[in-house]
Amino acid sequence: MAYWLFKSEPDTFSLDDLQKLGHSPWDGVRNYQARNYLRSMKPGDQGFFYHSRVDPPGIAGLCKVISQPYADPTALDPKSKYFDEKSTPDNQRWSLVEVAYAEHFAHFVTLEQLRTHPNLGKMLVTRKGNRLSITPVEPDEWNIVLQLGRGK
DNA sequence: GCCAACGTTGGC
DNA sequence: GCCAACGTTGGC
Repeated sequence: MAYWLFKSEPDTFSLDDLQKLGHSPWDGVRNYQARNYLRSMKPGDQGFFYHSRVDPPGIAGLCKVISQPYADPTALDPKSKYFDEKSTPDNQRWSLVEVAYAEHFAHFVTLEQLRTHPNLGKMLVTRKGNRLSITPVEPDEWNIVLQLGRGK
């Protein structure tokens, strides 16, 4: 089982939104590196739900992968904002997984906290200029952030 | 809203 | 295959 960080702008799709829906396809990823991470996911993998472009940015809670990766149908839908004219039924460039709500952290873990924590400096999301919407998380990083988020 | 950082595109 | 131009992301 692997750990991931899923980034989303809460104005578009927040952890609250995922909670209301229960689960949702994580569609619209249009970056090859992020797509490759999606394609390596397995049901049961766990994820941080990160809120970007808000003040402060940070991790709001947890979600869980509940499907195998499959082709992102929005790439073939001309009406979707994620439509990709270079995708065809025979050549599906983009993938997604279904993600389920897991929990809200008692304490929102800010990007600042991640950056200043002595053992989290290597987290990819803290790197300057990082624009990947999905990044892998190391098990020790996962455990530290979990403690910060759940508080004690 | 600004703009640095980064990924993609396309002419050559 | 290079790289300038362009579009997007996301912290601030």
